[in-house]
This record gives sequence, structure tokens and C-alpha cells, in this order.
Amino acid sequence: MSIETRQLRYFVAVAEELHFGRAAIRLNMTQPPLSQAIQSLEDVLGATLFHRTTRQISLTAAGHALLPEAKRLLQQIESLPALSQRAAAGDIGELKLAFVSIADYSVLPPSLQSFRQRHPQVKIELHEATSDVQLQALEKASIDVGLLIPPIPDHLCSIIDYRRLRVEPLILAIAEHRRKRKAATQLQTYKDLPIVLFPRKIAPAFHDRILSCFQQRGLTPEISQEAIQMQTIIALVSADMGIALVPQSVSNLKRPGVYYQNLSDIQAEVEIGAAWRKDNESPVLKAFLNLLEEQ
Amino acid sequence: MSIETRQLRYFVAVAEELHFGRAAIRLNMTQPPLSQAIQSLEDVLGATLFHRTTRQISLTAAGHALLPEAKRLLQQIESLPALSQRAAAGDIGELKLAFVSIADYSVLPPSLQSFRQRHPQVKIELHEATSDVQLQALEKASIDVGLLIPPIPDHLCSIIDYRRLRVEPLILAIAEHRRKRKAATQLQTYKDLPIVLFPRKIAPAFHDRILSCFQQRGLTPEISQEAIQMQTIIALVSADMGIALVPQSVSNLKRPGVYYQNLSDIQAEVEIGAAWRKDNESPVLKAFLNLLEEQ
DNA sequence: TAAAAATACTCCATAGGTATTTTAT
DNA sequence: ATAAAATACCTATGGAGTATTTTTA
Repeated sequence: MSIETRQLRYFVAVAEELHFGRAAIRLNMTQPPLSQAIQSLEDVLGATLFHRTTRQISLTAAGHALLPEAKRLLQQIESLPALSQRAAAGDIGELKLAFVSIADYSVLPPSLQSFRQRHPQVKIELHEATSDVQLQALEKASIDVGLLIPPIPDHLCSIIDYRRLRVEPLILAIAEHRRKRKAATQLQTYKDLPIVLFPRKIAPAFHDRILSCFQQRGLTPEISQEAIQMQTIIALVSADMGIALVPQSVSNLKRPGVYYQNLSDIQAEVEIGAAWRKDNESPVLKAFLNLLEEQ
Repeated sequence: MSIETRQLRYFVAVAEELHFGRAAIRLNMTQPPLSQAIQSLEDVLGATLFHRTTRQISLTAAGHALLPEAKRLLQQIESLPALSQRAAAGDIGELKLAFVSIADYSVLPPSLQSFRQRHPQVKIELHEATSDVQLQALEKASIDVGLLIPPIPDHLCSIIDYRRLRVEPLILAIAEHRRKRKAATQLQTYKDLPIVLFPRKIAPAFHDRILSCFQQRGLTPEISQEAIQMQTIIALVSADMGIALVPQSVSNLKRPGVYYQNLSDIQAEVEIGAAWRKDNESPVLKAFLNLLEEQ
């Protein structure tokens, strides 16, 4: 036998009224079944809760100890519907979000800010990761959503949905003192400088997109250094290790000695989008995707 | 309609098994009523808890949010019998204890120490108070027990029980330099010195007991100063304001310049006892009284 | 097509009601 | 004498069982 919330409600009513008859009225029932319910509660607890005479009743020590506990528990149980509904609406919960370092300079900050504002109770778990790591994480469902650079491999298209968020042109990051005078907007101009690049292993699509810009112009640049994060690449440019092609939004990352130059002779763009599992029913995820839709 | 613990138990079982059939077996019941109970729980909560296909079920966001709450609540509800039983045994609860300052040097410390040891969960509320204040407090039931100096007034004898704890001889407290050489054990020896005394208003019984010692010997001492607490009286003796008659145990209160002298020519004693309301059923009080009994 | 949840119905345990007794003031 | 809790007994709601249907992987 086990304690039911009904018994706790009855106990609280009797403890507060200190009168079985009045408590029964308050509970919309008659006195005898209330007496029986309290007796059965006392049985289960293994302690008497009331000193009874037919004229007046009072709480025993066990009753005194139980009353605040019972009230607290009842209150918490009554709050469960609200809890469930808020969870179902995506107002509470958790969002595991991964992003490529580029997103850190474009889509991520405004999205995060407005999501936090609308869903302050949602715990957001952020992971910086490359696109292929994110795709693996999505495959094993260890993240809810990834902000990454396409493509989505064919074998994952059946379980993963993707939505484009932003397309940015590539621009040139170059050490200030290497800059040619008078708006040299041609990549060709800098053909003799080595380049800093993402490793092909880590981000093959992005790596190839950049190299193809050079190949289109018949250039075969020397790769002086590889780096995984945008800020490292910019740091290397600033240290005069070479030039780099980066998404336009990275120019928000100001660094002394680094100049960003739009290019006129290449059309290369880089796309960032959101990817998530088709079978992920999380209302928090839905809320996040709705918000991305709006922006 | 309201949530019953039965429904929470069912939910936890299904959420852990992720299978209605197996959960039903675990709960010693059949599957259909379990499905119905979960449905009715979902109705009350206003949220669905499981994504169901006939092949497999999984928790919704609402279910995920509810599961830890439900487990916690069930655990707490299951701990209520233990709580009630400990309260009934006096192992948890509160003891409001008042004591006269004299008790602070005799009965109180050992009693408190062993009670704390046996009932570490009991919260003890200590008040230093004179006997008459304690009796008033007992009358309006604002304390559980008082350590005081008798007598109990007649009009309270019907509602208050009393038990003698200790009887101590009165001894002389005297400034070191006033002490006559060679064991002057007669009160008479010091008849010319003024005395320090409890105010009659505050502790008439104790006041009168002390004065009667002098009167027995035909002495009428000058009262130089009155004080309510033992340590104040001893401080005044040390400041050479006069001599004092104090219970023997007060000699534990060493103070430079104060000498304690047994007296051979008086028989006066002071009694300390415990008083409590007859109608106080508190198991904590019972435990405390049992312990006093032993000592 | 087969495993599992939902539905339909049946039944009985027990929550709750009515009538009465007991008890303490 | 009376108010109030306990007891005895009855009723009926709804929790749980059995049989069957529906669903989807």
C-alpha cells in the first residue's frame, strides 16, 4: 500500500480545520469516509496524526512534522501541469547547438540573443565544431541543431533536414603592409603571396571552394599554414604568414595589421545553414528553427 | 480532477521501460488500464508525455521534463512514513527549553550534551529566564519545559507537572582579600559585610531562602546591590560590593579575586527541578524528561 | 504480418454516502 | 444533553481485467 495525494489533501484539510466535519465540507464530501481515509493514512505512515477526543482534535508531533511536507508536496504536484505545458511549448528545456567558427561572426550572435530573450528558461549548450563533426553529432543525435557549411552527405539526407541561412561572398584578408595601393581588387594581384587555409581533412568543402577560386584564375598558391578556427587564421595573416579568403562577416573580427579587401575577379561565396534531425520533435528545437525562419 | 501518486508511479515505470507491456508487468498489472491511466494523466497535465507508434514509444519534451520531477516527488512521498515515525519517536522536532541562570552551572550542560547526542535532529531553543517568567511561559504553552526553582504556585499545579532534579547547599562567595584566615566556616564571621542578592520581585522564593539564613542566626545584613544573573552577582562580589550566598555548583564559575567558602552554621539548600505542562504530548519532551530521569 | 498500443466491455474493489453508535464535555 | 468522531453497512464510481481492433514498421 502506498500514499496517494488524495490522502495528503485530506490530511491537510483536517489539519487546517482541526475538525473532521468542517474539513469534510471543505472537501465536498461527508465526514465518515474522511475519518476512514485519515485512519488508513495513519496506518500507512505507521504513526497517528491527530490526538482525538470527540470534542476536539489536535495534531500529534508526527502530524506537525507531516503538515509542512504534505503542503509542499501538494503544491509541487499541482505545479506539474504548468511544468509539462511549458516544456511542451519549448519554454523550458535544453537546446544543444553546434556551430562552425564562421557562424560566430554572423548568424550565431543575433539568433542566440533573441532566442535567449524569448525563452529565458531554456538551457543552451554551445559547442564550436567543424561541419563534419556536427554531421556526425547529428547522426548520433548528440546535438539538436548545427550551424554548418553544406553539403549534407547523401547518406544523411534521409534523416537530416537542412535550411540555408546566409550566403556570403569571400573577401581577402591581408597584412596591412602587403596591401597594394589604390583598391587592388583582383585576387591575381596577390598571386605570389602564400595562403592560410582550413585543413582539407577538417573542412573539405570549404577548403576546396577557396582553392577553386585560385584555380579558376589559373593560380596555384603555396599553402603556408593551416588552421581550424577563424581567429587563428586571422592571427596568422596578421603575423604575415600569408593571405586568406574568408567570409565577409569575418571582417567584424578587427585585428590591428589586418586589412579586409573585397575582390572583383572572383564570384565565390560560402553558404551557412542550419541542420537538424527530421525525427527530432523537441519543441525547443522547433522554437529555435521558427526564430531562424523569421530572421 | 487531480494527479494521484499512482499515476506518477505508472508514468515513471513506462518512461523507464519505454514499453507499455513491460511496464505493466513491472507494475503487476495488465497493459490496457496502464494505457488508460497514462492517457488520463496526459489529460490532467494538458500535455502528451509519449510519442507513440505501435512499434516503439519515446518521451516528449513534456515527458522529459516530468520524469525527474515525478521521481523526486515519489521518493519524497515514500520517505513520509519514516519522517512521521521519527517525529513520533521524538527523534526529530523542537524542544523549547527555559532555565534559570543557576542551572547553567549545574543541570543544564550535561543534560543538553547527552540530549544533543541522542537526538541530533532535534532543534533546541534555549531561553534564560527566571522561575516566574518560566511559569508564565508554561501557562501559555510557549515553552515545553523549564528548569526552575520551586515552588509551583497552587493555581498552576493542576496543569503543570514538576520533578526535582538537584538539591544544592548554599555556599559563600566572598572577595579574596576579605577572607578570614583559617577556614572561617561560620556565616556569623562575615556579619558586617553587605550582601549581593537576587531582587525579591524577580525571584521571591530564592531571595527569601537566602535572607532566612541570616535571620536564623539573628543577622540583618545590608543589601548593597541586586542582580538577576549569577555571573553578575559574582562580578559584584569580585568588585568587593559585598558577599553572596550561592548554590554550590556556581563555584564552577571561577573568577579571579573570588573565593568560595563552605559554611558549617547554616543548613540552607536550594532546589532546582523541571516543570512542564501535563497536556504536552510532545515526544521530544518525553524523550528529554526520560533523559533527566536517568541522570 | 506481427508486435504493440488503443479500444470496447466487463467486473469488482474501494471511495464515498447514509444511518447509527460511542464518547467526552 | 449534545456535538463530534467512530462504526456499520450500503452504493456506485472508476480502476483493473479480458477480448478485440487498429496501427505501423
